[in-house]
Amino acid sequence: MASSSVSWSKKDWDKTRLLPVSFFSRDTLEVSRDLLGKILVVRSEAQLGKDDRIITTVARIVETEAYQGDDPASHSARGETPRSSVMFGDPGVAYVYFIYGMYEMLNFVTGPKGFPGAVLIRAVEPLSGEEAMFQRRKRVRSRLDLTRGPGRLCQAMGIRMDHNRDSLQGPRIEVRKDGYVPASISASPRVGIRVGTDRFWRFFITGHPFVSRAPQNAQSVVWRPQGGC
DNA sequence: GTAGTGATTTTCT
DNA sequence: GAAAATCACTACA
Repeated sequence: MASSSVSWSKKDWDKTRLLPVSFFSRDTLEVSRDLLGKILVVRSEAQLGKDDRIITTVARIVETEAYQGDDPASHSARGETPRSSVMFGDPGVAYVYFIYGMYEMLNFVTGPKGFPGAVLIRAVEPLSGEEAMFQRRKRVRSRLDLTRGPGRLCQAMGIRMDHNRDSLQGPRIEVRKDGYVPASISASPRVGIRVGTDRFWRFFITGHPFVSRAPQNAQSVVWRPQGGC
């Protein structure tokens, strides 16, 4: 089963490599699955009182959802609008939007330019910068509650509307890979939507403790990576 | 452990 | 004006 034990050091960082734009310019569903196990790096102001130093947080992606094209649950379903236009543009950039009056959501734009697609990052496991995550998340006591959920991980890593349209090649946001490949990946309907629930476009590392909710539908295991990605 | 509800603002109809 | 790719808090079992 997936492990949550973590020891992260400079040595581990040196083993990582930046994912190129070509990783994101592929089919949205493939990118969504291939992002599981990859590493998210965010450099953002501490946002702790008067402390505005830039802090780097690092986390491993364990849960994603795909949104694309005329899928009714996607922001692209009703055509290009000021908010959704970033989905129609270049792949390999961040799409950050604000919802419920409180929460930011982090997405990666995917697919060829002109085709609207994005992957929502729903949950990550902290690898580095955990102290800052606890401070940003204030009331949270449990490590699991730091980054289990799309709103939570944005709070923990300091992601705000300001990051919308940022390149995923850095300097503020990077997606990197190390040798890690999930042992097993599951799929289920997406969370928190009223339409498009027939599509199993939510992907997560099977059994990983940081996955945001227990999978409701049991028909889960659909895909096992061959490695190398 | 589960269920219900309020918070709060952007976006689009 | 209503809904929204959510979360934290409260009540209760």
